Amino acid sequence: MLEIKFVRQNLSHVQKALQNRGDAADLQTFKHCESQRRNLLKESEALKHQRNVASQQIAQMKKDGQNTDTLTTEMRDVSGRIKLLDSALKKNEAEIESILSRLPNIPHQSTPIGANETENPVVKQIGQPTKFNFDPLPHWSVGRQLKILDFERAAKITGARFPLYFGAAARLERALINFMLDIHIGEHGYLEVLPPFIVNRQSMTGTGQLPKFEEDLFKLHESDYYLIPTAEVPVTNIHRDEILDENQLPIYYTAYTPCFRSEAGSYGKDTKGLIRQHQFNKVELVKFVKPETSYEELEKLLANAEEILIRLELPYQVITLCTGDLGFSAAKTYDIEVWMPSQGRYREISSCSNFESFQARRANIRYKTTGKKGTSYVHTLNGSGLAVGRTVAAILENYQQVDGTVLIPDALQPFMGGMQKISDGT
RNA sequence: GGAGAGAUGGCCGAGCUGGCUGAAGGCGCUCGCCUGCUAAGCGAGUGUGGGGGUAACACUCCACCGAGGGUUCGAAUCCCUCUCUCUCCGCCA
Repeated sequence: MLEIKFVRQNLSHVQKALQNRGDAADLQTFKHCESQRRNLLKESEALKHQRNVASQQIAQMKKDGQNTDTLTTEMRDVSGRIKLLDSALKKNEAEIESILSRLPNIPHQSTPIGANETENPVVKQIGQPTKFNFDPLPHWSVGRQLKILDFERAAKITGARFPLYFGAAARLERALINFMLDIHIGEHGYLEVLPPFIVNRQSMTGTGQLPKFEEDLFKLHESDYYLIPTAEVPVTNIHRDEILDENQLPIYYTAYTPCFRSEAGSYGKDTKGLIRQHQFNKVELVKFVKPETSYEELEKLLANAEEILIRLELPYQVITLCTGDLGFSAAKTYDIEVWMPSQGRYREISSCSNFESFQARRANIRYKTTGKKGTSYVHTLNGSGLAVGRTVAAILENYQQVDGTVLIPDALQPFMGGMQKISDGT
């Protein structure tokens, strides 16, 4: 959420920034509501002051044994008017809140201006696309032949877009989770967190999924609970409504969680395989930092996520999302894309973003500097480190052999009980 | 699921027979004094959000004692609803 004062004082700047995103915001309504709010507030507060003074007076008069009927009657009217003004104010503030909570973040100056995903510049490419002396199969075929992935039965159990792993694939998924977490906690300084996988509405609002993106979420029947679409939600909300101490920062958390997404509107896209599922596993990285360090921290976060791909020896590239492709809450985002041989192109496997104070304002996460008056909002960042299902897909594709077996990356073998190759379903 | 207790400032903890209580007292923290060192001691200060005001301070007003509503001239204090926590019983991975 953008700050009300900031929007008021920088109306045209905000308008322009949102246009770059392709978001036509109705800031005229905001402007009108906002000035109305201040008028109502002024009037109501003046009356409350009057009432406070009179109440003191009544107390004193009663003590002195005087009759207070006149003043009491007068104040009854004043209270009535306050009630009316306050209810108008409440309606007014709800409208402002509704407008503000639907405004996306303002892109950082280093975010390239562009219309859509075709205009995302490539920052770097690491490794060469894997070479094969045969036609590489898509990972779902590799998985089916090895009897380690079974999408048909998953569809029977639940429905389309759910995964069912057996044997070496199940173990590979679990090994990757441990591999990623161990690196992040052991080498990158993150604290491991195992959060709830179901959160309430407030948490979803805090990180920006609500109110605008309700249709992307799974909501639990007749409750205020939602399945998390990413660990970002529960982990960022750990510090909701808290005032942190300056010397607690920066805070680094990493969490493994399953993620649940309705994928509304993506029918027909990536219908096969592990790329786009309603349920997938992810190891997430989340940071709470001081504003002046947040862009430096974004680069480090990106490097932490890249490290996983480097160790797995998977070819990848990094792109910067342009304004037209940037997510709602982010000011700047890097996507890491891994090489998928069967598709002959790079596919997203991680998304690393700086939200600046956008989420912190929504979730009310502040910090206090010792010796300084007041509080400031922290900057929050997060990134996948990495999406596990897509990593499995990438390994199955990039490490497949002509005989249908799949080699296991060296770095991962210790996490697979020393297994070097997947050659059957066990 | 049944019965009961509770939710107050960074923390602990009074107030809860309505009115000088934004909130006693303590701890912590900050600054100053004192002091061979450390500790102790002494003094002052120390919440958040919003409106007005200012170049910026100052200053001033309003709100906030789990959340929302009600009663009242006036509510941390009385009433209702909700949320959460704790204790006991039952059930259970």
